[in-house]
Amino acid sequence: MDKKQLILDAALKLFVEYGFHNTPTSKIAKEAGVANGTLFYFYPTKDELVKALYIDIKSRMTACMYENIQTGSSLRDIMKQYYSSSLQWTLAHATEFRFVEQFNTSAYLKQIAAEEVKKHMQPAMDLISKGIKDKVLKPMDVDMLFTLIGGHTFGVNQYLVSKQFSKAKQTQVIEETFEMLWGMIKN
Amino acid sequence: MDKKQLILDAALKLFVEYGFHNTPTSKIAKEAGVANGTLFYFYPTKDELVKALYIDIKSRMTACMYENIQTGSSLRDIMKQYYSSSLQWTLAHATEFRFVEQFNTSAYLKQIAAEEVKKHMQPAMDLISKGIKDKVLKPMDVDMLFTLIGGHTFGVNQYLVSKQFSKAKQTQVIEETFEMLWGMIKN
DNA sequence: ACCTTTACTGACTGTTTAGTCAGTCGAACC
DNA sequence: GGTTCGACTGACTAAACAGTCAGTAAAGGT
Repeated sequence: MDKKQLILDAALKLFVEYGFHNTPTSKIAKEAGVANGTLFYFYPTKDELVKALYIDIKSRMTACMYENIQTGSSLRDIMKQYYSSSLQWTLAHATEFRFVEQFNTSAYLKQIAAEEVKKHMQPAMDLISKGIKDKVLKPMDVDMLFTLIGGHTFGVNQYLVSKQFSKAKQTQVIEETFEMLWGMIKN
Repeated sequence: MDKKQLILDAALKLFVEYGFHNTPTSKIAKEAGVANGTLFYFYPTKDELVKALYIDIKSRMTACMYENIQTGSSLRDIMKQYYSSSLQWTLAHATEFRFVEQFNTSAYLKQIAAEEVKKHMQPAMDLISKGIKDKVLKPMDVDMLFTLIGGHTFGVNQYLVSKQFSKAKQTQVIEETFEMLWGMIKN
């Protein structure tokens, strides 16, 4: 067993359940089944652990999403694939999602280079830029379209997480809401 | 000076800057210009303080929003007023908004009765229900429409906060995005 | 004049917690 | 068979922190 990963897993579980504070490093170590010192052997401070967990989750999410994208389709279809797979990912990784959510609103975010955050959004930004330039999407500020799409996705995600739908119903909701979104942003 | 309020003000400022943890009660008291014990005289625990702050902000927000709503208009106009005044409020109270955001994703929320949270959403929910029943809005699950609208508003808000627009430009963005939202949800 | 209550103080304490460190253990290289 | 090295341990400590408490001071009642 990779103890480094076991610590991340335990931290994720406990952070989501109790929050960053209220989760002593000692409990994380115990949950992971390693000694207290081992945690600090791999992650010099608690903050470093939190940041490492964030980066780990983000990159696993990105990797997983890109697997499912087949380029060469129309912009509409590529966007739909992005939309769908990001929602599918959060549904399959609810705990991870809740951690990222908590992380984003905390003061930790400032400590991560803005670069690290941007890296994950860049492809989506490029896609939107292209859509506007090709007049497939409404002519507006790229950032604004991006946040509009982001907000929509965020809302639908919260909805799906709060309800306990079957796989089929989930897919249906995703289809339906994408049509609504597309109707709003297409030129 | 009302020391009870001074403590809330100080707590708000420090919580947003450093987060709940990393903000010792001693610093809050110092910032508020009161003795350490005074804080615990008014708020028996730190958790109680956090909850009191949340309720204080929420009710001030609700009060402020309802002032600006004139009933009797069409459903579309009422929704636009809600939309506009909630965005205006968060723009004018960025710190408060960031606190609420942080609070919502933390474990504290669970401690507040779900009732307290619902109380503030109820009027908006009712409005949407009515809109669906009257066939002014698309026939879909109320909760889903609600989260769609919420997500949209959340996104636009983030956009407005991140940019430093003039009052006029802000109003223009609000108008524009409402039209997009309305186009998406109207029947 | 005396009592009661309420707002407020700040020094103090018990506990919790992040982080340390001296040392164990097995593997791998010489 | 000895030496080095990286992974790992867990008892320990210094600091920080939430919450206490004995007491003050002023207002208001009787």
